[in-house]
Amino acid sequence: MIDHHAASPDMELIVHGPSGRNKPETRLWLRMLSTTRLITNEIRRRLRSQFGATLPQFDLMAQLYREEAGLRLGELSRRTMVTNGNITGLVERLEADGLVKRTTHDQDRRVTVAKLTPAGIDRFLLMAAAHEEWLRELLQDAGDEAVQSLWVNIGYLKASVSAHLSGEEAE
Amino acid sequence: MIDHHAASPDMELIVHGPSGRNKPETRLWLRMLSTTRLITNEIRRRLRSQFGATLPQFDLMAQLYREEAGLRLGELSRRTMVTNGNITGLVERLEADGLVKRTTHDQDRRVTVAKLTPAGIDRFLLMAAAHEEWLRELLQDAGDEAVQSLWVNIGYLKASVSAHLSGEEAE
DNA sequence: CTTTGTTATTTTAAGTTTAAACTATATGGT
DNA sequence: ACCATATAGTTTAAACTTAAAATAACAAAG
Repeated sequence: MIDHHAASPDMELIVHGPSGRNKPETRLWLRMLSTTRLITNEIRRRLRSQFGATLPQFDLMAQLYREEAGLRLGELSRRTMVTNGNITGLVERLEADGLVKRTTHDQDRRVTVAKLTPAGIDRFLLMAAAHEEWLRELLQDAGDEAVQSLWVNIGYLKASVSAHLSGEEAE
Repeated sequence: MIDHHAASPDMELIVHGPSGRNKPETRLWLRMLSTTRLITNEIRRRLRSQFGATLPQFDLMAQLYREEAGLRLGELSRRTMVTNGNITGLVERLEADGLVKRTTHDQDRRVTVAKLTPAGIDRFLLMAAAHEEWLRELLQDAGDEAVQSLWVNIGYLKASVSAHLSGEEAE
C-alpha cells in the first residue's frame, strides 16, 4: 500500500491547532516551517519522479555547474550545507551515475576535485529549468507583490536569526 | 578535528551565488529555504543540548499534549509530517524514555493509541516554554510589522502551493 | 631528517528520512 | 462462510545526516 502523506496541505492547522494561543513569533515560525516543508517535499517528489535525483544531489550539481573547473570536496561541503563526511558518498553515487568525475590534484595528493561530466551538465540544465518552472507554477497564485515583500522581509528575519545564533558560527 | 559547518549563516550567498540571475520565485525560495534551515538547525541544536530531544520528538509530543486522550499512530503521522513508517520507531524511543505510553485498542486490534505519560507532560511543558522563548529571541530584530506581514504573505504562498501540488493530496 | 601540527578526505556509528513492501486485521458483498 | 479489498501498523532498503575518529599527505620547526 502506497501511503506517503507526510505533508498534507492543511498540515499547519492539523499539526498546530488553531494556533491563536501562540505568540506571533511562534505562529509565524509554524506557518513558515510547514510551508517550507510543503514546497520541499513537492520538489523532492518531482525531482525523484522526473529525474531520479535527490535534493542534495541537485544542490551539489548546481554548485559544480557554477564552477566550470570543478570544486574540491571540502569547498563543495562548505557551499552545499552538506557535512564533510557526507560529500564523499554523495559524490560517489553521482560518479557511479556518470554525472560527476573525480580527479586527484597534481601538486597536493590529499585534494580531490569533483567536476560535472558533459552528461552531468546536460542533466543539470534539464533539472534547473524544471526547478525554476515548478516554483513559478507553485507560487503563481501568491502575487508578485507578496513574493517581493516576502523576499525583503525574510531578509530581515534571516539577519535577526543570524545575529542571535548560539554557536560560534555567527558572523 | 571538529567540523560541523553544515549551516553557516551566509549559506544563501555561498550556496546560490549572487542569485540576481534567478527569477523572483526562485530567489524567494532559495532565501526562504536557507532561512528555514538556519532556524531549524538552531532549534534542533538547542533541543538536543538542553533537553536531549530531537525535533520530531518535540513535534510528536506537542500533538499528544494537545489530545489528552492520546492519538492513534496513523493520526499522529498525519498530524506531524512524519511518515507512517517513522512513527513506529519514534514512539518506541519515546516509550523507552518513559514519556509516552502505547495501548492497543479494544474493539480494533489493528489500532495502537499513544498517550503522554505524566512525565511526558512535564517534559513537554518545559520544552514548549523554551521553544517559544527561543523564537522570540531569534526573531527579535525583525520587527513586529515584518513578522505580521510575513505571517499573512506566507499564508498566500501556502495557499498557492497547496492548490498546485501534483499528488492527490491537494484539498 | 624527524617530530609536531595542520589540512583534505574518508570512514564509522547512530539515527533519520522517504518510499515501498509486508503483516495482520477488519469490512462488505455475495 | 468466503473472497476481495481496505486499513493500521511494522519492516525494509536506500539515501542522507551529524559528530567524531581515522587515514593520509603536506608543512614547518628545530
